[in-house]
Amino acid sequence: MHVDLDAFYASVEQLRHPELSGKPVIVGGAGIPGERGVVAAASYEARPFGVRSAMPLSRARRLCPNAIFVPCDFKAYREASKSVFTILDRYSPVIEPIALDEAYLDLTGQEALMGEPESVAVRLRDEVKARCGLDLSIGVASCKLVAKVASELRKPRGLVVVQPGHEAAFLAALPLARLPGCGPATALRLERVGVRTIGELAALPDPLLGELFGQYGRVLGAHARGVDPSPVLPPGDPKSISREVTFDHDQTNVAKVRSTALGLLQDVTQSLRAHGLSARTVVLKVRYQPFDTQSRQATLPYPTDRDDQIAAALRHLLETQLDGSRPIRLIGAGVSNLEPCATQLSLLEGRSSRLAQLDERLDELRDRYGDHVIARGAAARIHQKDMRRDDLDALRETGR
DNA sequence: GCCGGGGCTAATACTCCG
DNA sequence: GCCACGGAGTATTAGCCC
Repeated sequence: MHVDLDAFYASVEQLRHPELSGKPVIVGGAGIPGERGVVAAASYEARPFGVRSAMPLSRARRLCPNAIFVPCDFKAYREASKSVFTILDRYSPVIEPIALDEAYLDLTGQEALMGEPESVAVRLRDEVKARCGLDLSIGVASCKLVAKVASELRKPRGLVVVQPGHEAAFLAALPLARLPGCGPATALRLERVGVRTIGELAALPDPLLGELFGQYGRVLGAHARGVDPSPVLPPGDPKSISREVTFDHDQTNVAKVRSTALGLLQDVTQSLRAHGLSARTVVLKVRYQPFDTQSRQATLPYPTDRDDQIAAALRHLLETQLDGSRPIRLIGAGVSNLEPCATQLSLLEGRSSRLAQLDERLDELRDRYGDHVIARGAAARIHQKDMRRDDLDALRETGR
C-alpha cells in the first residue's frame, strides 16, 4: 500500500489557520516578498490556476496573484506527520517512510487479521481524516511501483486497488510521465523513439532498452510491465549528509561565502555524529550564474566524525575553488562515503580526544538550547533551512 | 525569465597500481 | 624496461524523487 497525504503542507496550514480553508494557499520559501524560492505545496484551490510544486514563487504569484502565500514551517509539518505515522504504525509492522507526507506499508499476509486490502485502505483513510483532519490518497497493488502509480491516479482522496495479474494492463494506457523514474529527460528520449505511453515502453525489447539507457533500461522496462521486486524497506543509515543555501543575492564576498559554508558544515557534522557515523569524503557545492553548478570533493586518509578534521578538508576545497571572480548563488557542504563510527586511534591521541570531547559538548549544547546557541568563530549560522531528512529521523526515533 | 533543499543511483572519466 | 590490460578507487555530473 502506498499512502500519500494530499497537498500536505498546504492542508496543515489550512487546518491551523481555519480562515485559509477553501482559499488558494501556496506554501514555499521563508515568506519574504520577492525572495527566491519555489512552491513546496499548493492547495487544491490554487491548482486550477496552474500552480504546481517546484515552480518558482515568482511564477506562482503571476499565475495566482490572489493566493495566500505562506512560508514553510517544518516544525508544524513534522508534528502533523508524526500523528499520521502513529496511525500508520497500527496498520502494518513494516513501513517505509519516503517523506513527511508519504509512505509504503507492507500488508503481505495480514488479510486474516486486517481484512481485505480495500477495506483496510478505507478504514485508514477515514481514521486519518477523523483524527488528524487530513486527506490522503492510497494505492494498493502487488508491488511498490504499481501501488505508487495507483495512489497518484485519483488524487485527492483517491483509492485505487490494482488486482494481482492486472499490473501491466493498468499501466499500459498511462502517459510516460506517470511512471516513477521517468522524468523529462527520459521521457524526451523515449518520445524520440516513438514511445508515448507506458504500454509502448513495456513492448520495447530489453536489448534496445539497454542500448538506450544502459543498466537502468532493463529496470525501466520491468517497471513499465508492472514488475518491481523491491521490498518495503524500513529506513537504514543515510549514505550522504549535506546542507546548502541559496543567497538572497548572488555573493561576491568570499569571506561570507566561506563562513556560510563552514556554518553549514557544522550542521552536517553534528548530524553525522548523531547517526553514529564517520565520513571519508567531504563535498563542496557551488552554484554560479546562470544556474551553473559545480561540486568538488576530497577523500580523507581515514574516516572521521571530527569537526576540525572535516572542516580542514572543506577549507582546502574552498581555497582552491573560490576566487571571488564569479558571483555565487548557492553554497553547500556535505559528507559521503559514510561508515559506522569506530573510535579513531590517532597518533595525536591526547589532542584528538580533547577535540572530540569539544565536538560532543557543542552537540549537547545545541541539542539542549537550540542550534543557534553556540558556533565556531569561523562559521556563520544559517537561519532558514530545510531539514526534511532530519525530520524523518526525528519521526523514526519517537514513533517507533 | 525563472529555477529550494536534501537525498539517491548511475554513467563516465581519470588515476594509480599490479 | 616497456606495454597492454583490467580492477579498484576517486572525482564529477546528470537525472530523478519529494
